[in-house]
Amino acid sequence: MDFKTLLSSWYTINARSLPWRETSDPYKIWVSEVILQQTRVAQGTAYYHRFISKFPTVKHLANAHEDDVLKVWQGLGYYTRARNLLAAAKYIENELNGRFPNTYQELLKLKGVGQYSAGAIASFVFKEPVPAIDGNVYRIIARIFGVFDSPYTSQGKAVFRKVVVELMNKSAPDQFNQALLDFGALQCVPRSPNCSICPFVHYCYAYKNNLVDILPTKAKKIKTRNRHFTYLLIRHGDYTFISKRKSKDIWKSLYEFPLIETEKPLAAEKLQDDDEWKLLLASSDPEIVYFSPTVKHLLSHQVIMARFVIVNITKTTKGLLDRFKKVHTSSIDSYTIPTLIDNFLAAEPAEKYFLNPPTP
DNA sequence: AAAGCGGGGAC
DNA sequence: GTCCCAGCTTT
Repeated sequence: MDFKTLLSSWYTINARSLPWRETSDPYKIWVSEVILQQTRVAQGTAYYHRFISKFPTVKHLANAHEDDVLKVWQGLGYYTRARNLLAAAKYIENELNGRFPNTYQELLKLKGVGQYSAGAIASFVFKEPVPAIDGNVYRIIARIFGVFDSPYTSQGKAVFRKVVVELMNKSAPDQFNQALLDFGALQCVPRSPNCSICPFVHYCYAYKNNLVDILPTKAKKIKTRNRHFTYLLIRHGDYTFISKRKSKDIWKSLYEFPLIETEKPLAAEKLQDDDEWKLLLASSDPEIVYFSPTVKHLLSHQVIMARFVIVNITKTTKGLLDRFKKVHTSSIDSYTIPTLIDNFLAAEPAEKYFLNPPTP
């Protein structure tokens, strides 16, 4: 039997039941694909339900505010995805008169939709015979057919694409592409796959040559950057101060407390010597009520060493008012904040000293 | 071509 | 700790 026939037989028995497979609405499929970029199904599913519930159609999304879209996205990461979804929804409503793009080439014009996602939407919804090649597919093809090219270079990608196009069942591209994804997620998994029950075991190049752990060729290790954050959780009566991250950096468009970033850890004794501290708080009559231990927050390519300082002040300052938004402490919940901050606010010290401090 | 962008789960 | 997830955009 040929590849697509064996794959189809496997899929008939093993297909996953996923919420976005219950619909043929291109909008919902699109949302699911963007949510699932570099994100496991198990992590993305709850976000999919919430997103669709909050923004049921492309029109609802196009009319939304960026902060509301980001709030639904809070905790999922890669926040540019949410901003791109909104921008693309506006583009569909305003430039395309609400008509959802229905070809691979037109889908590619949506912000945040690249080759994989365009292929997925085009094939799943519009049955266009184009491949949808993600990490699962690179792994399957590299192993079964012994492709040593790197999935991380454009030349390598082209090799995989050619192989998949030739293998493809062009009369059922939706089933074929979905079957590959499930096969990669369930059977041909990254580590220690159970090859004894694999339908391709007899002609899998990697299995025969004991290269299952070698293929696909691995990505280069990324070097991580260490950063030191000190967040100032200021209490001025029932108010605190926050700002929206604007620069091209992590957490763009999310809110955070006043931040002192230093090259090295900022010692508690040195805090009040820091220029930024002086600028914001010197004339505020500050009283430090809590200084947290260091929290290590891991990102793909950065290690954030963070501390949280809870400070009571009796007077506001020009430095604070110029650069920060004064908000009710109890309203922090309505802003989109990084998981690092969310975690701290959910812990006991924040509850005790910041959110519900003792009333004097 | 390479770097930047989150967070979490499995081992 | 390491790997990598239904990747994309910018440099």
